[in-house]
Amino acid sequence: MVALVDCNSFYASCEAVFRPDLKGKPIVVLSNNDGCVIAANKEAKAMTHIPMYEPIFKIKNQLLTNGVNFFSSNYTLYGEMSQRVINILKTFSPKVEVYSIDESFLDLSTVPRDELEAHGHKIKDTILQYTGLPVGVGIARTKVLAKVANRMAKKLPDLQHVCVVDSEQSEEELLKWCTIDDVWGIGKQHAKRLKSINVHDAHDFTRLPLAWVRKEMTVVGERLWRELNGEKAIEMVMEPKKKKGIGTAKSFGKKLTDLGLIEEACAFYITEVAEVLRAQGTCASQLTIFLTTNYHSDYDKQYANRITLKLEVPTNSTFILIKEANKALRKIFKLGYRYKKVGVDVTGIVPENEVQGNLFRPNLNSLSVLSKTVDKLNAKFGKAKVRSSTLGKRMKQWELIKEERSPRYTTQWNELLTVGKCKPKA
DNA sequence: TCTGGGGTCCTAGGACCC
DNA sequence: TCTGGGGTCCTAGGACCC
Repeated sequence: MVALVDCNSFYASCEAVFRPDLKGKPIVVLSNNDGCVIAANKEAKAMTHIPMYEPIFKIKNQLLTNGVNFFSSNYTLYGEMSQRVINILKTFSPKVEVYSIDESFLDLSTVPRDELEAHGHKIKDTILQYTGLPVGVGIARTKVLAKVANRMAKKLPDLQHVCVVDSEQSEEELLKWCTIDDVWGIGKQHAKRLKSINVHDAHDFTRLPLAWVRKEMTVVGERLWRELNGEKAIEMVMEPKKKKGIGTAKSFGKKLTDLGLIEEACAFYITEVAEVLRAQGTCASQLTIFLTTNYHSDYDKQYANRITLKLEVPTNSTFILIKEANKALRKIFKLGYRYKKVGVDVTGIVPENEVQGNLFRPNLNSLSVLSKTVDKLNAKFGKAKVRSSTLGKRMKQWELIKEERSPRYTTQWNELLTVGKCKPKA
């Protein structure tokens, strides 16, 4: 049997942990740049219909009149809380697959059948006690079934957030309960298609001929079909895979027209990406830069372009990557537009120790020593304390807007929660 | 005025190899 | 008349996930 453990309204719940004064009150968390709503706790969902991913300016008044509390995204906090949950999960199963920041699969094949439910409750209660975060647990024969069971655990109050599906009969009930758009792996397009041929719930889907599913939904659909029919088709993945591409692209706090500022932002993102490359001991052989105006805007002239270049020798040096990025950026930058976003992506990722130099460009070890030293200094003294001069000092002119960010309670000494004073200010 | 960011996997088709 | 067969690698586009 497999369990899926999922934190409820994860980001909103993380904020609530450190603000006991907000217990029982509606909370929403906003995307980068405070652009739209990406998480809402059950109180916020209950009091008013909050469309997820709606731009906040359209619904701000509605939320304010309902007394909803806003937070900007605080990924430092969420990442660290996530790690705490994972550490606890690892005490409940030797095989844990971390699927996302707030979801993990657990292999429960060693737990006796009649103890599954108690085990599920133990997991839930322990996480709540140790971290303050509420979770739901779904347990079933396959990952996809566990995912559906988890959904049911959340939706049916009687289940107390733990749903075990361990008989043919309960599996059939589960499948009939789950509408087709709620199946993991079936998105908008497939759901529309399936409904048009009268497939409305997961049970209908399992009754389709496999050949049809394979033909129309590729091998991905086939795996889903098998898993929903109780056959294991998606393995647990314990080791986090090395990334195939690393990218970062963030909207500017305000529109930019000046190449210099865009270069700064770009260099900043390169710095982040290169740090990830070095942290996992890899180099990139290709670099993509893209630039775009605000495609939502009706007044602005629109322009978007991207360029990919091969690096002569794969590298993870911030300095080389910035130099190349600037060359690339100059090729696609055009004067006269109000730019919204610049992004960088590195691909063709190879292990650092397999990089081959060539006759004219030997592998530049000295630069990698320099980069690693910079990493160490920044780890100690703070992000971007030592940096390429390209980054300049004008961050304020392009950096993300995060007006409502909560303190980084768990990672910064000067932002620790003060007991007895429940409203710390960042 | 204001609309997120970071990923994965699969397939088809083209270019190329022996 | 009749023009092979078995591969790899790369890219773009589609669909999906949190």
